[in-house]
Amino acid sequence: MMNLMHWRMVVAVADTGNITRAAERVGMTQSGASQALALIEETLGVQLFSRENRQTLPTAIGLPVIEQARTMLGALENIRSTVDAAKGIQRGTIRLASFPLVLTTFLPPLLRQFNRLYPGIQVVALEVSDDEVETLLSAGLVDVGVALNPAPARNGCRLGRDAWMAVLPGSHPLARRSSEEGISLAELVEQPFVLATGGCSTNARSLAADAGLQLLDVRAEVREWSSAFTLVRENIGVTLVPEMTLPANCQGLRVVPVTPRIDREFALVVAPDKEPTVAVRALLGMLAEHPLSVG
Amino acid sequence: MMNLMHWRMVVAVADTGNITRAAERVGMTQSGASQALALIEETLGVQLFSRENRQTLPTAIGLPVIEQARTMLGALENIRSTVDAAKGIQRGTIRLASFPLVLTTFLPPLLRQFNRLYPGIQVVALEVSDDEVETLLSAGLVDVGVALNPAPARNGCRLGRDAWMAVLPGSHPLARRSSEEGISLAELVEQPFVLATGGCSTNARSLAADAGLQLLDVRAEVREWSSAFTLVRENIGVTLVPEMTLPANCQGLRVVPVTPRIDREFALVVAPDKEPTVAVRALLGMLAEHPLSVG
DNA sequence: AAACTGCCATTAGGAAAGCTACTGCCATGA
DNA sequence: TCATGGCAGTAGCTTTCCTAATGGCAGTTT
Repeated sequence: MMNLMHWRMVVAVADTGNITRAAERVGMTQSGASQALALIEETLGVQLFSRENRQTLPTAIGLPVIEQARTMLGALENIRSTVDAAKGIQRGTIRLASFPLVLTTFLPPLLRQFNRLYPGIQVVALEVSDDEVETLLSAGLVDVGVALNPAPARNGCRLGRDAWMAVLPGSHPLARRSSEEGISLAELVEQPFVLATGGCSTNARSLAADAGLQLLDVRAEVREWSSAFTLVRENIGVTLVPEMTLPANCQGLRVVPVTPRIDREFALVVAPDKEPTVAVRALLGMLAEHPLSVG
Repeated sequence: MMNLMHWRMVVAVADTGNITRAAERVGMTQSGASQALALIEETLGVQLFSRENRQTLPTAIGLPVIEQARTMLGALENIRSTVDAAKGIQRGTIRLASFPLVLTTFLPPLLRQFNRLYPGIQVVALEVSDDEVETLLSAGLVDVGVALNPAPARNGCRLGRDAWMAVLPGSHPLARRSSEEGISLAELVEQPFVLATGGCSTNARSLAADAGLQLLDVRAEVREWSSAFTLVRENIGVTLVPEMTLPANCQGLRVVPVTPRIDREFALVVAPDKEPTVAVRALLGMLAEHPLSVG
């Protein structure tokens, strides 16, 4: 009953109408075949075949049983073929370039899930600054990279987004602004400013430049976002940071969105002119099916 | 791979996400479960589950495989239930009443086929004269009987038909009649006649009476059809017999259909007021699905 | 830290399943 | 009557496979 080989026998007998020939079809002795059949019939408590003089033909009960046996064996065949087809993505390596923030926020759950689904594929993550990603991609030094605001037609898959937020000391006059109102970039650049870059080329200064403005009163320029928050708390000035960098504890800080809203869109992208490997396709496919809940 | 118990393990692990619990669900040791899983994965050459810290979750390849495993087990379940449902018609007895001609022509292939499909059901055939069938049926002494020209609404299943044929010596004047023209009953009853009954109450004499005629010149009256043919060959007279009784060798005889054609319709019928048993339903069902090629 | 817990892999040993080789039986056909 | 084709039954052996016991690993609790 629990041995698929026996069911293969059942089907073979149904096909050939002959236990002996069925036996050699599945590579067994006639004796073994006879026993297998008898065992199944005994376990079911039902006669599946009637042994005629020259032929062994299915009984009325045998007919539907044989059909089900066929589906069982068919499913096994399906397993074999899907596995054979999928063996290509069993092993492999993906080199991934990302800048720090995304590497520590979006990527961990993603890579964890990916590693669960494709345990044989190793993902090597490179931490680089955001403007290096494209260089590494086109040089073929990495297979996939995290891009900021990629072209819509770009080959890849969306990771998530976050918005730039103004961070002010609680006592700052602009701190009364509601989240709905927001603070415009033009207002912000006039304030005493703590410039934080997070090591990214896209930062408050470049955003201002994009809008045709400039920071008028930079009181400090730091690399670590966390340093900026401390300085803002100390009333050195205001700052402008991506939402995701905000600390869990915003005590003493007022966070107001910039208006009009300025978003950063993250995506996993591949080199534009290269065919991605099976492994990379698996990664992008997984991301497309199960978008991250973050962002 | 060929052990369904192992596939049950695979599904159980997929369901519980835990080898240990899966093991106890299918009634095994954790060790056995682990080995079974490992064996399948090794045989397929593919990892189906990734052993996380707390959970054992399917890989990307594992997911479709598990689905197929489910259909395998589902098919096995179907086998179990169809067999359970069909066990009622495994054993049983059918008492069948038939008159000789049908018993030796229509019934043998039918019963042979039935015995192949339902080896456990014993068919006891009673040979009786045609007018006894209904008596036995309503007395409950038989389960099913062969009826001649049954009412259309009668519960049962058609067996076949044959036509009454005039049989003449080759030298007889009417022997020139083509098969298309035929011979009318009125013409026939005027000839010197060999009356054959085959033990049936429906015979040439009763047919003539039904048509408001009578046999005018009966030269012999025999029970066996074969006797009648011999007498016709000897030029004693003509006769009227069912088509099916004709011998294989019609040398010296001319066989012409009666016009208008008179048919006998055979059917397997059950007692009108009783619910047929499962076994009888099986017999009628088989007959309905595979009508006999005869007639 | 250290002990604990939940979960899995591994090993050895033994029981049972299952296959093979062989024999015998039965029906059919030459 | 013998030869043939087809199946069932038996003994014995191989292989599979399950259990029991042990150890390792990663969190968790004390």
